[in-house]
Amino acid sequence: MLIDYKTELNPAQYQAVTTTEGPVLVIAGAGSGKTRTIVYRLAYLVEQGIPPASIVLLTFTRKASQEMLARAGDLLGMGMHAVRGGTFHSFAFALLRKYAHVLGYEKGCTVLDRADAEGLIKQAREELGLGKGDRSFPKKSTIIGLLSQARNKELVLKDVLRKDAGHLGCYEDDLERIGQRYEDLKTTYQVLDYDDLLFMLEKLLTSHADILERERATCQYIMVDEYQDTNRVQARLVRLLAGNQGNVMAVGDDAQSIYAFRGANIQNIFDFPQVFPQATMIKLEQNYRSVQPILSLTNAILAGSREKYAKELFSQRESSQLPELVKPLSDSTEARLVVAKIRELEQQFPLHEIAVLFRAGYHSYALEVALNKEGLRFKKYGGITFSDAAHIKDALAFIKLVANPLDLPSFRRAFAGIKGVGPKTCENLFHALASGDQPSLEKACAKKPAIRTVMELLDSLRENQPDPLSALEAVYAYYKPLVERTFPDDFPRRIAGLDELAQIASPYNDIATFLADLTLDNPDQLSKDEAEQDHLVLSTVHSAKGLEWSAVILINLVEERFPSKHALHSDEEFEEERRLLYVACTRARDYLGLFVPTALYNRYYNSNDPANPCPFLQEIPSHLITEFRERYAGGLIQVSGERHKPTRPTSPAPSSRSNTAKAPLPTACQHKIFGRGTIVEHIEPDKYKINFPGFGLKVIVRDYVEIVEG
DNA sequence: CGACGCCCTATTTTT
DNA sequence: TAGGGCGTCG
Repeated sequence: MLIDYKTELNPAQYQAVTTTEGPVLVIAGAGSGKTRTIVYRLAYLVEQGIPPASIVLLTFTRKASQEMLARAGDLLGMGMHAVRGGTFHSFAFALLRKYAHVLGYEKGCTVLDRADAEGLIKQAREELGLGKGDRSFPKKSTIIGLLSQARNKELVLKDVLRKDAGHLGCYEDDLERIGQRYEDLKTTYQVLDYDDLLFMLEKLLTSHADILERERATCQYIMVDEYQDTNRVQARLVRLLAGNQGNVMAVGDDAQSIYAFRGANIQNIFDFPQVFPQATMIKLEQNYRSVQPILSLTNAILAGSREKYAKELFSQRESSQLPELVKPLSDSTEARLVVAKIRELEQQFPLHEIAVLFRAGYHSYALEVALNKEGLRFKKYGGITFSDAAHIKDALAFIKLVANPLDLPSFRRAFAGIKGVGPKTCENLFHALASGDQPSLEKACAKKPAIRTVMELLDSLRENQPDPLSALEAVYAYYKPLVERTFPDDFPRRIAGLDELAQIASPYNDIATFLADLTLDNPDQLSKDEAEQDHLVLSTVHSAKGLEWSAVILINLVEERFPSKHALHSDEEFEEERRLLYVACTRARDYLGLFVPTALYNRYYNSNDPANPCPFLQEIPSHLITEFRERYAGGLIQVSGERHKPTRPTSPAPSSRSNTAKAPLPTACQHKIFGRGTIVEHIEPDKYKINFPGFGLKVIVRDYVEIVEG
């Protein structure tokens, strides 16, 4: 035996690794060595003689599975390429391509990314003549979001609107029709959106018993990471592939479920023991990442939630430094203070070990400006990404047309680069080509000779079926000069981006795989091994999932930003914001800084309006955090923490157990005026200190509130 | 038909 | 702040 599992893993991890037969549910707290467990389990399976080709590893991003496979390969001293790994979506698309002949996609089909799907929504709306001149008609990105949500949650559009977008209720019929048309367009152009991949696979497997049998035989050991963020189809697919007795391990943490907005169903992880009745349940509770003061704080955040699989996270990493709560005067001064804090942290940690996290992409704009002014290098994740950039999409459009000549969205991109050719011309051209209307084609080519050039380029690509790299080179010969013309101010950057794309393409042998990987797993996902480059990381909390840094700063922790204002009206969404904050804070190993601006700048009135601090922070006992406020004269003043109370022990109990899981407080309650709130403290004999979202902390007499049991 | 410019608005998170 | 609606000119 190569690896001494017993000494390298703790007992719970060891059990998870060695329980290979039958269903297993692993509840893995934040930082509890979940990745390590999966890596060792992969190695263990292979050591037991399981052929790698019969193992499936489904993860949230492809990077995650690649890293795990690489690490398992290192342990064993052999490659693990034969293991099927990736996202549900890429796994599904691979199977759909394998059985394309059964599905009637012999001519090829391609996957729509978000922008392409929006294009088809726009087309559907225009064709139906809906919302003309109506400025408050939902925009295409909103529409595609709603339609996708309905499919992912498996609800009818009406219910999605009522729950999440009540103000759009009057457009229900229009949206319904647009959705219908959108489905038709996808069929016509032989394209699939993200949601189709999952549902089509389910349909394929349920309607072809022979295919199901064959695939089950090759999926003998299934591991699913981030199970709390799977949606309903994904759970059904797991069950389908595993069979009732199957060897399936689901790994997840209900406290970290943050994708409900796209259909993730937290119920999946609760139902696992019922769906697989013989399931073994294992909890990983020792945290190896964070120092105890950070963990005490995150435990306090979670104390107010109703976690089903209660965990008691504890750490052996002691520290005398408490997390910091910094209150800048406003969000405009916040950026400056954050920069100063980063300068300070830089003395202690390398720049790439520092991250700034926020709720929404645009929350970092002010900070980005300040960082640029300061000359601090940073990389942002979760905003506009490499593969969203126009020039990258343009270049890929040509390649996509090789895989699927009917892909109209790509067709549009490819031809719209020609000067004087817009949406209408593209449309006509496409229809002329599709219906073999030679005279119209000739006329168009005579008018714009460049049309012929592009058609010939595409034809030669389809004739020769080159590998992705050669195909891109042929495209670049035409497209690069065009980039210089259309982006005069920043074409060198874009050309460099195209070269990077060629780099990505070079290892691939066939176009279909290259395209699938690119649209289903974006290449600029954050990964741990990017640490080499010395830059600060800015990221949305969602994009930071699964990652960790020595120092983490959270900004804009005020109500309506974090939690998002969309989440304030519903209990479920509000609780998801809590988990999101929990995920954010648990990314930190040694330093955690929470920035709460006291006021928000209002451009419209050119004034600063007072803001409510993030309600979850109000619930945190003050001895767990050191608080600073910004002085008018600049700089910070410490207003709480050990300096003022030197007698208080600096870290919670010396015992390694967390000390937050004892009291039944806080509990949710309901107040006639303030609505739903969380009880923070019982003030003897008959009062409660209660935190009401939107109103802040209040002391209320017991008789005036109604206790709501979780 | 397409390019360009002006103005208004509504602003989450992503495979 | 950017995307989209709308008007104007080529």
